[in-house]
Amino acid sequence: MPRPPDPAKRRALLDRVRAYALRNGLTDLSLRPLARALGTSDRMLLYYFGTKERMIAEALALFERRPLLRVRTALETTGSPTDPAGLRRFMEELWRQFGEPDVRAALPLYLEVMSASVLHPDRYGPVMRDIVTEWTDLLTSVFHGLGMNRDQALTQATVLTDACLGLLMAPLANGHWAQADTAFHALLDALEPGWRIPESTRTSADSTARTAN
Amino acid sequence: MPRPPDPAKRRALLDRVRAYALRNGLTDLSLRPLARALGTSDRMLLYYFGTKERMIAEALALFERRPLLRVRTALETTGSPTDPAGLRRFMEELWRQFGEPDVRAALPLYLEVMSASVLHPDRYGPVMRDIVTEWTDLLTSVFHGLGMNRDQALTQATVLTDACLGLLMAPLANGHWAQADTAFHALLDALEPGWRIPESTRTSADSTARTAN
DNA sequence: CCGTACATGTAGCAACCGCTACACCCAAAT
DNA sequence: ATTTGGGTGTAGCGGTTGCTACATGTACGG
Repeated sequence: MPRPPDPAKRRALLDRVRAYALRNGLTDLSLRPLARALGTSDRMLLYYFGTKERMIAEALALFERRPLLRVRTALETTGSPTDPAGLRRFMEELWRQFGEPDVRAALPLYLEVMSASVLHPDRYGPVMRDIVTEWTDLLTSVFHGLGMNRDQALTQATVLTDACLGLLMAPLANGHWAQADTAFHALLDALEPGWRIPESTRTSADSTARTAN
Repeated sequence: MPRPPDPAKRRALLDRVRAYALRNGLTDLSLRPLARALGTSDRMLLYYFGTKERMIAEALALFERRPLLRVRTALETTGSPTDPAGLRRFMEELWRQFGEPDVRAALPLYLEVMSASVLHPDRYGPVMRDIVTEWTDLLTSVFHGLGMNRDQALTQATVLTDACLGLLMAPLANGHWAQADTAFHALLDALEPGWRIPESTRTSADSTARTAN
């Protein structure tokens, strides 16, 4: 099965595969119903992608190429977070994007990949690990830019990343999106004061007469 | 398939089924390999449980009957949380229990059930929803006992529950347990001040001249 | 000593799985 | 006019799935 030279149809087909996986999940996905829903045959899917596993891998890679969240847009609208208030605006913009129907509809698939990554680390392990690591790294550099040292920045970034992960996963279980939304802002209320003071190495009593506002 | 009257063997078999599911997951679980690993035949599993679905349901119900976390023990060792410090001790005891090998080994299964509950809400939906709701309710009543009103208590409980959920799930993806451990305590550092003040209705500009230290 | 009920092994069913062999269509190149 | 090669349909392979029919073993009460 050499790679057939038709990138256009291949890409179009892959897009529809991605959409199908988004609606129907990965675990119950089988070639024949998928092909039927796409108006083709399983034969064609294998002709284009060679293997079910490769097809799924390419469909998932499509998410990396065109990510769910538009971080660039968030950075443009809120500005690069150089202070706690900016970081908060940045996070709130990201959370708003998570509330969009398209993004929210993709969350079950991410949960599924996360579950699969534990069961089959060789196949799906890197996918989820890269996502978590990517966000943690991004936020770590942001906190580092706010004046924290590496360890403090990593810790704060982990708190923020993992807490948001939980706030996104829990509503998938109980459906309480509004409750999670309120909790998200309450979380920011609680965390933001901890972002304000770099306290490089706390030299005993620093009076912090920083009257910023 | 009338219920066979042998509760002893049935229970013993079910225990081993639970252990197998704990090690090998639910999605790839099929009767014949399971029976082979247990030294029986698929015929016997169906004889005792009638159906694969019922067998899995009973194995999962075993977790509800004998829960992972010993909340009673936590309440005894740390005391019922009647103040923020007590709540913090309670949460730290629970987190310590989550670090135990047995409990940690069960987390992938919970992640799997959580993923399955989105895909098959009729079958697995209530399981995960009940777990999240149970913790949220418990913590809501705790926060209510701390002086918050219902809404505030619910919000704080959601923050705590969901954030801890994320802190437990993320290491399953990237393996950074120690990092999550540090982040958990940092999260408590950030949240605990918010537990101290009931602040019934926040009156706009609060100067927060709180000179705690 | 036998009958009956619980327990278990063997064989197999129908459906589905990923995947492949093979023939065919048709447009473009030779 | 014929060859070539990308696209496609059909049929089927070997395997696994949950589940069942049937026969047999075994232990115990009559």
